[in-house]
Amino acid sequence: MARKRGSHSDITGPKVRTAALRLFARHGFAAVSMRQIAGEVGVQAGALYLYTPDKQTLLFDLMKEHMDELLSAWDHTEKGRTPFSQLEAFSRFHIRFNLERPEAIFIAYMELRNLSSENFGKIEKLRKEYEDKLEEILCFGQTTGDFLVPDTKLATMAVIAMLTGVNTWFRQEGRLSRERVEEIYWDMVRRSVAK
Amino acid sequence: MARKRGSHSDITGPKVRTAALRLFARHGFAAVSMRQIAGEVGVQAGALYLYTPDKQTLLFDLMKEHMDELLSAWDHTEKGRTPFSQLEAFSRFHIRFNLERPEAIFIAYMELRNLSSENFGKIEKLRKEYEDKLEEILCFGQTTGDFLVPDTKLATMAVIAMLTGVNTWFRQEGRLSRERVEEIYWDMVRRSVAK
DNA sequence: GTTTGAATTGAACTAATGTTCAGATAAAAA
DNA sequence: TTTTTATCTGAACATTAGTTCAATTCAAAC
Repeated sequence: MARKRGSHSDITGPKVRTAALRLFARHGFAAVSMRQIAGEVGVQAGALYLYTPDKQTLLFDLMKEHMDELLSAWDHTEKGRTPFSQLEAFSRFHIRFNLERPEAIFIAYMELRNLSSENFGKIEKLRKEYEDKLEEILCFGQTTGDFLVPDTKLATMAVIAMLTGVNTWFRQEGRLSRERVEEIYWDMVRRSVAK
Repeated sequence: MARKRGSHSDITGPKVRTAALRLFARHGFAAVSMRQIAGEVGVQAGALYLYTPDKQTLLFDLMKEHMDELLSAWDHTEKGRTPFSQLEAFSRFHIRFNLERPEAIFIAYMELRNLSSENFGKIEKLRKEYEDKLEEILCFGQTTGDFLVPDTKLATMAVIAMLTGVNTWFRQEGRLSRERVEEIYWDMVRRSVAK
């Protein structure tokens, strides 16, 4: 039957995911109990099972949703036509997207081993898909002669690791604005691959 | 009383740490039970408490030992006199050291939140100490005019993140040798900070 | 062979875990 | 108002957790 306006499940479902995201990011998947999540939502533990078949699926859904959002957001980003403009777009996009959702990023990187191997495979496929977007840009620059990259796969991993690292230290109230950080990182990325 | 030759504690102690390291790296600290560790060692769970006061201290000891080893190994590394030779030494050292002990590295990055805040502080201090080694090199190159680094703190984090990322994808039997990976990464690091 | 003392067992304890479900509640439909 | 249906509670279940400790084993010292 279709959802009714104002029904509780319209509210509680998202609440569960938000609470789980927060707690998993803060304490780790294995260290968070269903009762803690329920407490955060303002409900008893049993009620969570109206919204997820089990704890692990709850984790998977959070990751899946995150990866889908990532790929979709990149698809809708203006990239320009040259290797340089595309690499700049990617660098800025990655930093911005990650800084906007630190909890989801944290989980996506740290809780992979808590997925069943089936679910792990699904997430890894999406991650690979995202990495391929960057690799394509590097290959593009290599063919135009703008970039000098001895190994595009390796350079892809290096650049993504560098950009992802921002989340480990950036603080909103810190010394540098997000815009400035984007600027400097883009400069380092460019120099590391430009001819 | 002094340790007797051949006494069990000479053997079991290290075994406990090795088993804990392996299991924590594979399944995560919170997901590993004392009984699992004991099983791996070939002993009952109670016996572990001859070698650690509790589970969390066991984790901390692993991390502490790792960080001490890291700093000591860097101190004993030949670095040369120029900014370039020192940065190359650091890049190669970091990759090599990390690839030699993937489990300890994994734990050192992933299980920080399972430490008490007191223990967390101690580990963070050591990590900062290590990062400072790299930052000093970048500052050195900046003053000699060899490097062009708009913000040394930020560049430090960027370079370390990039180098540490190797552990996430490198495989012994893979396409590239460790030597070749060192080569390429050092090249990217150099270009990202050289004038 | 006997004593000594460390190493280890195995059972026990309390607390907490993920999950289930019969029953209560409350809101929408009739 | 009555019926229906989604939502939620609260207790229960079977496991498992970290940790303790009296009792035992066992190897070295005498």
